[in-house]
Amino acid sequence: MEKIDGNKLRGHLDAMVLSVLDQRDAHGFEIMQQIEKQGSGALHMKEGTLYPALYRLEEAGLVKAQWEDDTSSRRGPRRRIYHITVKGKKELNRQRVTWRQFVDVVGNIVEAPK
Amino acid sequence: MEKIDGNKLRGHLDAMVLSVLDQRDAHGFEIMQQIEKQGSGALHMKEGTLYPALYRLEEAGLVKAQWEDDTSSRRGPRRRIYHITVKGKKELNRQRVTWRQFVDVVGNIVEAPK
DNA sequence: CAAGGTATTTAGTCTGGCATAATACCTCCA
DNA sequence: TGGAGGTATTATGCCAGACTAAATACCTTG
Repeated sequence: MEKIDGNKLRGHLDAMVLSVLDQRDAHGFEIMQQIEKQGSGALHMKEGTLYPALYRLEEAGLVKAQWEDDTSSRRGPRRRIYHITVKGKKELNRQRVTWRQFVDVVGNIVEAPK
Repeated sequence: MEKIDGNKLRGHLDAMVLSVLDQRDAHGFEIMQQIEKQGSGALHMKEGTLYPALYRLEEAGLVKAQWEDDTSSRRGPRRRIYHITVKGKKELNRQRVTWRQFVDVVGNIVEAPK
């Protein structure tokens, strides 16, 4: 499947991240993989895109992050586990409404018959 | 109805303009009005957005423009009438496929149940 | 001739997704 | 013992394109 142009994702990424975190807590790398996976191969989320988005969401109080207790003998560096807040859930609900409206309105124009 | 954030429109505007022109030839101002109208009031297309987009489309050979013969006694300045080209129609078809894919893929993530 | 709706052009700003690279941690294996 | 490779985060700077804003111009009406 063809990759979706990044420009088209502008403004929709926050909703995607919140939705993934609404399913379960996750660290950055995991969110990236989850989005790629659920995106049927049409999305290629990169670090430079995801992490700044997470910082924005944290700044806005929509998610909280905490460093994982690194007692385990997992390989790799410590991870920041992200968790959606109550405020974040409310925002996600709003974003979902907005998403449906967007699809409706833009779809109505793009798909307009002659 | 709440206005859709301009960021969300990035990358989708060309398809909207082409689709409007696929319905009938129109001048810039008319396209703006048409999009606002078909957008159920949720879109507020402004000149600074539309005209540069039209120049890009013309540059790319997707639309052709010609100055209206101003024989009539209409009020206002001369208008540039835009017309979709064969290349533009092909592009519109591609964009429609892309649009459906976008809605599918992003919707699948944004609307994902817990 | 000023006011107001129509129509286009242009200049400049800003958001946010992208590419790239640096850093670091851990395991495995030569 | 060190380098290859997968995991994970941080930081820098680029750039497309939608936005705001204002200038210009045309025609009608009061």
